[in-house]
Amino acid sequence: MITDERVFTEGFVPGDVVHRHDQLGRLSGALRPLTDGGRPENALLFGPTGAGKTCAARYVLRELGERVPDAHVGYVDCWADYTRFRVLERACEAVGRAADVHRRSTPTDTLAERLRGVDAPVVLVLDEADQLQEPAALGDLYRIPGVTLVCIANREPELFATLDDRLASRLRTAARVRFDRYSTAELVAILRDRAAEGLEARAVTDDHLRGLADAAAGDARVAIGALRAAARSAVRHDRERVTDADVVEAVPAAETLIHERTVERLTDDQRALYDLVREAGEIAPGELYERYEARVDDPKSRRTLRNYLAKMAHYDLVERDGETRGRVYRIVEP
DNA sequence: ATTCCACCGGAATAGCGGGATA
DNA sequence: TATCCCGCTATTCCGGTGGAAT
Repeated sequence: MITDERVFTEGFVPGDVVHRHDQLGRLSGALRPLTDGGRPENALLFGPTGAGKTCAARYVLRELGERVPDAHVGYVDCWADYTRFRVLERACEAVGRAADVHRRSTPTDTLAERLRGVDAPVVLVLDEADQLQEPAALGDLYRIPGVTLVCIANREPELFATLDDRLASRLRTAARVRFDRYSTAELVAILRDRAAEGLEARAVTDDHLRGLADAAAGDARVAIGALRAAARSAVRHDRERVTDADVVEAVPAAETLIHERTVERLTDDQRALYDLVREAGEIAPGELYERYEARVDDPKSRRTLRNYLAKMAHYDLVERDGETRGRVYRIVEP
């Protein structure tokens, strides 16, 4: 049934990106001067999750790598690597100058110096750029000659809000590329390609793909995850074809899987906090802090709990309603 | 209307862990 | 081996905010 798992993973970049021709053209147009030694434009990619931003960026990066072999290309997920040090470390990896970098002994400033010494052009994709805890990292990279940035974020104002005025005004001249949610028909086309590459022939019908695409509400990540979930469900039941029942279950199954993976990544203290919110369903901050302090030995400070809760809210594990005194924390059901 | 105060979140600071250096 | 150094996490401090109490 499933012939190639990789086709359904997050980082997979298909050989042919469908329904994103405008965006691909704009992005590769901004970078085109690299092919003849010219000066490329920085680029900003905006759009909701699952709209193909990361996929488009990776596709163009790969293409560029083939067309301009001496250029260095790199990809940074700023959600995972959110400090100046980590971002610059990734950039050094992209240019092959990170072999001896060590967390505890290489000062951040020397990483920037290393990049400065690179002659060949460097293109860096900074995914989830608005999630950087130290947005100064963007400025560090921007100031290095020969480095071109492709910043990805959900919404433009949120990205610019994190930047200092000088950098913000400079980046306003960058090429902007907007991504909208996919239509159901577009998602079906995407799923058809993935099914052709990753599943046995006739494992899934067009009607099934349409059902998955419809339930995914324009989000390609959900749609592709659901296709995999449907295929796995069929495998589990020892069938060679996906059935209607597999499809109905698939979207919630994919969402539950993402949710569980996220919960697993929490530390013990974060998990205790999360469990308390889930047990209560909805809870006021003061009450939550007290219960937490009663439950664990050696509790973290309240300020730290607020950081945890902010993190969990971002992961969509909890929801926050209201400001200051009126605030409540609520569990998010997958 | 005014005061109160629970709570938020930014900024500065401290402590930890562990590679580098001598 | 002892000391230095540096990124990272947690803590401390605190000004700001808006709902509740007076």
